Amino acid sequence: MARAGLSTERLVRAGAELADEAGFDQVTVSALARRFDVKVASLYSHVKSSQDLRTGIALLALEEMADRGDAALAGRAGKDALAALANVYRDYAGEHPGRYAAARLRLDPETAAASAGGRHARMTRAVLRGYDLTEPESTHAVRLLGSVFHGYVDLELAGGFSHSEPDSRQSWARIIDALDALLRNWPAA
Amino acid sequence: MARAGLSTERLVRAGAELADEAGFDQVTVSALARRFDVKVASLYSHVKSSQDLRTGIALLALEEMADRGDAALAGRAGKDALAALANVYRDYAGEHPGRYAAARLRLDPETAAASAGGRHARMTRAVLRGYDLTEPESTHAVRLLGSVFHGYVDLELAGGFSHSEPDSRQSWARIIDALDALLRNWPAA
DNA sequence: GCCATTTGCCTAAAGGATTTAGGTATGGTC
DNA sequence: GACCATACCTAAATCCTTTAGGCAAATGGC
Repeated sequence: MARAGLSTERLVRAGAELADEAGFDQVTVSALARRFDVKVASLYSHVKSSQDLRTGIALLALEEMADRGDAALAGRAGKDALAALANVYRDYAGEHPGRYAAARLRLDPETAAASAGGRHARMTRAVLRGYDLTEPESTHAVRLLGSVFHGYVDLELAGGFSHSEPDSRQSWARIIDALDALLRNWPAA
Repeated sequence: MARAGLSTERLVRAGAELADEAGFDQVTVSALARRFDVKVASLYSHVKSSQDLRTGIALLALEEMADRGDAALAGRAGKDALAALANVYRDYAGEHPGRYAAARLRLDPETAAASAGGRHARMTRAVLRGYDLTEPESTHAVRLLGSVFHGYVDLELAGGFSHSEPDSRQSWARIIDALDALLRNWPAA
């Protein structure tokens, strides 16, 4: 019988595709086995557990978003950089909703430390370099930006802004305007 | 044999407690049956499905948060109201992490329409009455506030801000300051 | 208080997911 | 061509979901 050529890498990648197509909660070892036309137990040589598979997808998504972020920030500064980074998250979530949902998975501390999470924090800090903030206000601003990006994308993905005026794209643009204005006029502590 | 006195109401409530104690993804019809010391199938007279149970918990959480929001906003305006509403969400999530996670569940459109979701939008609009915004900017601001509240609480719950300086409470306070400043100086379109 | 009806909880059973243990066959290497 | 590692298999235990059908307890009319 011919072999399917499985590997952790391929399983995680296929899991990510499945997540985007059917939703992250449909990502299951069984479904993946069906997709490869292979018996379920066979996957357990490549993946420790169902949770391990999902974690792999989360790490992949974080990695991919960080790559996009680096590319988007190259050569940009100020509001231009802010908008570019913001759009990385929104676009990625739009194109890969399952992966994006995976990235929101709660990782245990050591996995999180080994993830691309740090790159994301660094990217946001890079954006803030175009504004005039000093510690600890800069960290507060990092957290604000992270909250807005994540919160907006999440609400939009959940359908919160659909089918109601004004268009979500307009709100997004105006929110970026607003954040830019806020960062340029950050209130005194 | 004595009856356990189950009802949809009690099941949802117990499910909410279970969610807070063990995590929303641990909320299962089986676990709930164990908690009531009753056979699993018995619950299906009160609850249509596992998903139905989870939806019930989500609706309960939305309801409870809206109640707290109404109470918090009574007699407040401006930044005072802004901070009060913001804290409703953060405090609720801190006290009831499982319920809060449930509230993030994606509801189908008609369930969402019948939920307390509308009350939440109205509360945020009420806060904005203390600032000088007109449509469509007001809607953009509603979406911004929703994003920040949800995004921050979610990241904090996921452990994003723990064990790192400055304290999350300080960031939260400064973010509210910043939002207040932003709403008072909303950039021109 | 008695009977009928409703309803609450039961047993039984089927289906699907997870996970482990141990077996067979395949592909590369000497 | 034999050997070895390993890719994939069968088998089996455990758990969760869900439906079907049954018995017993509560409820209400008389």
